[in-house]
Amino acid sequence: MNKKYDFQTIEKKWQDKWQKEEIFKVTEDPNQPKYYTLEMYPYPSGRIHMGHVRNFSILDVISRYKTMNGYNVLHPIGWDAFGMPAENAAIKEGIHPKKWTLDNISHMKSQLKRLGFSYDWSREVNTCLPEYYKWNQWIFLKMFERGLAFRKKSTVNWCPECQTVLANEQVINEKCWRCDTEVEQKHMEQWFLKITDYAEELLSGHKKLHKWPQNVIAMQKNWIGKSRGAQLNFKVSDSDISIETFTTRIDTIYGATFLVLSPEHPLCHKLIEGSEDEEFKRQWIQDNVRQQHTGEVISEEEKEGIFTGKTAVNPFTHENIPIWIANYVLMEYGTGAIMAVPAHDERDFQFAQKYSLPIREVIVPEGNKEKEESDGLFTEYGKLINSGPYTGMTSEEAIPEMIKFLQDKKLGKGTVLFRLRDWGISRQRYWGTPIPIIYCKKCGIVKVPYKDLPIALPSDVEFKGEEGSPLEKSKSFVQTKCPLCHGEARRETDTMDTFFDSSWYYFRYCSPDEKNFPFDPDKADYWLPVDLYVGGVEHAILHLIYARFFCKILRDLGLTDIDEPFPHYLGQGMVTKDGSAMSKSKGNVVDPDEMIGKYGADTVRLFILFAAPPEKEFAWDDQGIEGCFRFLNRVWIFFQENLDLFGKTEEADHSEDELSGEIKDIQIKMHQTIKKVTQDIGERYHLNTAISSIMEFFNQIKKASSVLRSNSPGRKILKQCMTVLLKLISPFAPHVSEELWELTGHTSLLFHSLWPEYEDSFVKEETVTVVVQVNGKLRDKFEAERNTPQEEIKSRALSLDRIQKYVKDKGPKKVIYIKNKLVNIVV
RNA sequence: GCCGGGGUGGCGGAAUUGGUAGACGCAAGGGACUUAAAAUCCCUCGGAGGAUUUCCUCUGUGCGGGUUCGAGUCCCGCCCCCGGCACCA
Repeated sequence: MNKKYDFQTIEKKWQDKWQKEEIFKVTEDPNQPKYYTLEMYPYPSGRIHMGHVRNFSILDVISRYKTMNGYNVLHPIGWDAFGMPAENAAIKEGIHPKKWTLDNISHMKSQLKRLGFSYDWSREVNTCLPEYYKWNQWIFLKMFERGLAFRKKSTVNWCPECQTVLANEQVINEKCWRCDTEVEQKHMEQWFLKITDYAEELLSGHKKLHKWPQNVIAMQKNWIGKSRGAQLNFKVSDSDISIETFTTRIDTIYGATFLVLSPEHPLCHKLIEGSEDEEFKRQWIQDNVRQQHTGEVISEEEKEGIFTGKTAVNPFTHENIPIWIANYVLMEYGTGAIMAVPAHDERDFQFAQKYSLPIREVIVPEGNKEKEESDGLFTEYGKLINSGPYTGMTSEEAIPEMIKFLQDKKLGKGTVLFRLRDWGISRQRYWGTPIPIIYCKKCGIVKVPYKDLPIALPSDVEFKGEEGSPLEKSKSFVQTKCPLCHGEARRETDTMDTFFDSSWYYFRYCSPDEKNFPFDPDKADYWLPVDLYVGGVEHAILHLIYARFFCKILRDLGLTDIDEPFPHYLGQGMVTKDGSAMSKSKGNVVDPDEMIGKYGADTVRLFILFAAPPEKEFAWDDQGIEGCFRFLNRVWIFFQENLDLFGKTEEADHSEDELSGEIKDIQIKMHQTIKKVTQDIGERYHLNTAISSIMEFFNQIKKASSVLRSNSPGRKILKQCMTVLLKLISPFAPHVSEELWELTGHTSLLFHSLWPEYEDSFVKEETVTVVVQVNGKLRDKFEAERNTPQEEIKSRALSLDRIQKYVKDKGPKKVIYIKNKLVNIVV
């Protein structure tokens, strides 16, 4: 009776052994090539979910594969441990956020261990511990010194549910990214990071990221939103005020027939002063300021405005043009004021029609391109007309000329505008890194001295969910002495956005115990950049831009040489079930623990990698996992049935010509499979096809086994195939393969064995199937020896009965031969 | 509206450089073993039609054109789906 596949015992046994022998622990070794695999570290919510399992399984396969290929592989794990849920738990259940977080981590850790991931646990990073967040504070101070962290009063996004400020990036459809509550606008003084200083580099850096998915690059570009254009000033007639505008279409300046200001523009009130209906206008402005903050797009009918009563001078035409205030102009973008060119901008056109403002055409389509017939609106580049000295130029020609004119006359300049805003990091929460700043009545904003770091979170805080920062209520925290004048002073009570923590954690993994710096630059120099970063695309903008930004800052601080932390990022697809993302409310959550209990970690890992390529959505299928379980069972049973082969030694070699067909076939298949799996894992990251080719290989081994067992060379090759099979499966199903490795008489670990190599001479079959087509349609095929001369193949193809049928009357017009593959006969 | 990605059996998905479309797996159907069930093993499996013993023909990768000896793959024009951004001047 064969031994049953007892995955429970097997998996426990190997996990214990791996842990005891610390086989995943790595140290810097300049003589060995390094490989750094990184997963987006999880938030300790309490339990891991299938998304984690997928993310971590992908990288575990790559890590194990790279190790077997001789790389020194850094595969760390840690915890994104600060954040709202811990604080909510504290408010609701009275558990301290720290306890809640640490308990969750310890549970999740045990779950990860059950999955057999090859983590170097000695490098575990936990952002909610002072040993970590001390360095957040350190980095913050360095940024403060360089003017990269600064205070600014501004209108901020406020989530009434979370009782905190949100970054622009954390507002999705005017709602809080976490709790979906409608976001409000508040005027507050906040800490910002000057990410806009790096806008240009964040954009140009994309050129180095050719191994990133295109959609992520596109999203980031979109988010950074660079526009090239011109800034020009319009002098208000009979006054010394001038209005600054931004345009990307300076070539349309001769068609600028009015100016429009945003209702929030600071000059609005000055411009309407003393005009007719001033009180009405004032009210209108106020109403529309409010309306703009609802964030809704204003439709054509809703486009509204008022005439200020003032005019300004178009610097090119010297005409006086009216100045309007309208609700379709945003204060947040550009200068909050625009030159309106109704003939060549859809919104200006709509507005001009509504208020009967002049529309002057200054651009016509170039060449024979027809103008859009609809309504006389043409928004593309073309040829200039009615444009004084510029008439006749193309838009492309006119733009630089006009900018030159502006600069010469000091009326404006060529400029670049970004959509990207500075990153507001202040959060009125407890469970985050305290911002290391002290406010002194005498000295103003003072940084905490480095020697006083970390500024630790106080423990005497009650969690009631009231408005305001919880830290404000901790006297022991707030009250302090000014480091400069030693007078009474007050600490900053806001904490940092947790995205601060996650912007550099991958540096900390390189030297998690470093005491003098955020990380040891030499160790970081060895490990970084990250060779493969895997995580959900939902972080395409937030985390991945912030992390790139931080890397550049750390570089400018002299701590690293690299410009880009993640040259290769793979955005892993969502895990869904029954057509939607797993969620408690949908009731379609599959619990990893339950699956591990039922099928074992090896099966779970194999399945989650098998049914779809990593970047695509993965639809969980309860029956699909059965298929993978059956496969591992078949492998297990097959090894049990053939273990006898590994006990005895086979007699001396037999000569090549004794190899029977099956032996030759299986040998070819073996080399082909090694090649395919190697490429799929190492080059294409298509783990699903790697698994299917392993399955194919095994199916063929199984089919041929009884024949192979009947003779000595057959037994030899069968043994070899089984050994190779174990190595190929091992990154996916490490426990069962390690067990079978031991059962087949190996004393060292499979994990430490070398990845199998293939020989090209064996990858190619000696006989090939030549496909015969007539007019491109498959009609017949035949076997031929590889590299048979072209003429012979062609005549064989033509002589086939089935081909004759098509060729006979007409005779072939042309015969095309693709070597070792195909003959196409054209009749 | 703009940007990016995609559309292949009942399902998840293969097809890597333009060269046998549907690998691998799931589901389904049939059979073997069994008192029975489970498990396991074998066979069939895009559609239509015809021979029916192994077979033959047509058709088929969102739609319509094109390039080519040959197109899921390349080009042009559409349709639809997903994701992102959106009064961005």
